[in-house]
Amino acid sequence: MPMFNGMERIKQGISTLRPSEQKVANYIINNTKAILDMPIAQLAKNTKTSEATIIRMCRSLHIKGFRELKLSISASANQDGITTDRYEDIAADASLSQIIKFISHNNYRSIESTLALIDENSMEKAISLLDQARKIIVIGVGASAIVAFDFEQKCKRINKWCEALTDSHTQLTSAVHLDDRDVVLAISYSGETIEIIDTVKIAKRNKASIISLTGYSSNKVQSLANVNLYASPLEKSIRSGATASRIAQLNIVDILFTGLASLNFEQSVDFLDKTREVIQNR
Amino acid sequence: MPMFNGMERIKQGISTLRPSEQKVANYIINNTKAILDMPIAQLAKNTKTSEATIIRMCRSLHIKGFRELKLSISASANQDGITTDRYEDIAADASLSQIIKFISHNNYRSIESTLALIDENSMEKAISLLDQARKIIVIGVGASAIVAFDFEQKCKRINKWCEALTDSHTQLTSAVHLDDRDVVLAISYSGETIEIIDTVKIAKRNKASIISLTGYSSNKVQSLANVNLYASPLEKSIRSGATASRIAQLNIVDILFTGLASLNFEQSVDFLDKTREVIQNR
DNA sequence: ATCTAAAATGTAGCTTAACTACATAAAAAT
DNA sequence: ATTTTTATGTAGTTAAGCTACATTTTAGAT
Repeated sequence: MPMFNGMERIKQGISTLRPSEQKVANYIINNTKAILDMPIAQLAKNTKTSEATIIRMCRSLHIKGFRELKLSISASANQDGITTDRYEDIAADASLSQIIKFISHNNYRSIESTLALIDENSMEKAISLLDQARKIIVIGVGASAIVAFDFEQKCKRINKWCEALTDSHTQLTSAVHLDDRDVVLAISYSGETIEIIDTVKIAKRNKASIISLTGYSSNKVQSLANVNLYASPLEKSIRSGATASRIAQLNIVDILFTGLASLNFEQSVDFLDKTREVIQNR
Repeated sequence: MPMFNGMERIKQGISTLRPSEQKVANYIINNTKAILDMPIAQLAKNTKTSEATIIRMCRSLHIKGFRELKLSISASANQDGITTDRYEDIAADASLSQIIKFISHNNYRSIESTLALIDENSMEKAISLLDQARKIIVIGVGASAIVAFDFEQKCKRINKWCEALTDSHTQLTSAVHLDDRDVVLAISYSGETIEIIDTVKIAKRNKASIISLTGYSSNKVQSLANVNLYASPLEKSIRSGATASRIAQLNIVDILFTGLASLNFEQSVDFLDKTREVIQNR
């Protein structure tokens, strides 16, 4: 199944592409409709690159090939508007109401644009892995640690064995005890966090399944995983320090959890009601 | 240039098609998404017709060929994104794509509706309190603990003394040492969390300032605080267990932080750049 | 019923487009 | 300066879409 927001993917991913791939991406952005009935050879010629480069660009954007790229572009070609406006970084003299709008908009956009990156097949596979898992290890550091804790908390509510590990030593030592019945959910915005990579490698060696949740780019963690999930960066604001990616990651985690819970709907509802009762008014 | 309403064309034109072409058209109507990555040979097989028939069907619908048919179907297959219609709680038999939409919509709405609850004066006052604070204590348990940690992390990046305390003992013992130069940020969705109330009472006795971040209701924590902030509940889904309130709270925390940082813009930017550098590629 | 003409459908082979594997060139790291 | 890694291109393979023609089916006329 192809994905449905090709242009969104291109715009989001363009900065992570190789130079010549970027040439292609820019050409597509500027000639969106023309692409649709252009053979790959022609596009290669027009962008002074090669067919192979175009295919590689597709892969970098996590799209199977040129055919699928076209389909996904076609799907987004007539529903533009929402996604085109880009917010600049916050100004030095921003008023409070500007800040409120800016931050809220950013957070809200990060959910919206993450939606475009969701591949239902991967999501399905991830949920099924989690469901079958004896034990789930969630690893993340820094901002991602928060997301890891969140998932752990949720799992506890439905009586699923899940441990959030947020410092590198604990991660490593726990990874040693994993086996093929276990699943690792590796959360890293950059996908290049050394601690996470090391832990994932060990887990992999022990035959545990790996689910990655990273930014939308080709990255190390993603390449090591069995299933890849992405949360939109939109991390425009170096200055704000407000990590919108974290909101997007939480959104994904919510989906994973809800999907997981719905596989055993009756029991989950029961568990959730019980746990809710216990923490009532707290 | 392909057209953008493939399904529409098929539905409108189906009655004028030859019998075997109609078989194909019906199949497409019933398996729209599957068509997109199905080769023409497979479709011919599935419909017990031939490749030539499919091509002829395309021509009958005034579409150049099978390639273009797919593009036009793709363009019309995805007319639904995050829609505005109200979502009820999630059903037992919800499909994955329903779950994805439901959760994303919920999270995104929680930001939107929290925006309506923001009182700029209170926000201004809260930011100013935080700015003047010698030390900030952030308290929360359960889902709110995550928000507390998030704020702590952010403060560390701009070198602001801030401690997130998420278990009741630590909260109580730390509250004892507060004085009038300190600020407590109390996060509780219900506003009735006993541990939080107790801690806030002690902090108040010690003349620390209290900022509450609770659901939008009259509640104990709020009544004890100097400044009240609210995060929209929208906790429609007892069952989902997905706490949208948490996203709304994070949004408020982002605003607080950005407001705080912008009061000392130059220095904050400098600090943020430095801390960002240090954690580069992690 | 039988034959003929027209319409509908299928088969097989051709053409073109997409993709793969390998080779070369450029850039980084040692 | 040398090796290793990364980026890009070339040429050949595979597979998909399409065309031309053959066959079958249908309908109307005798």
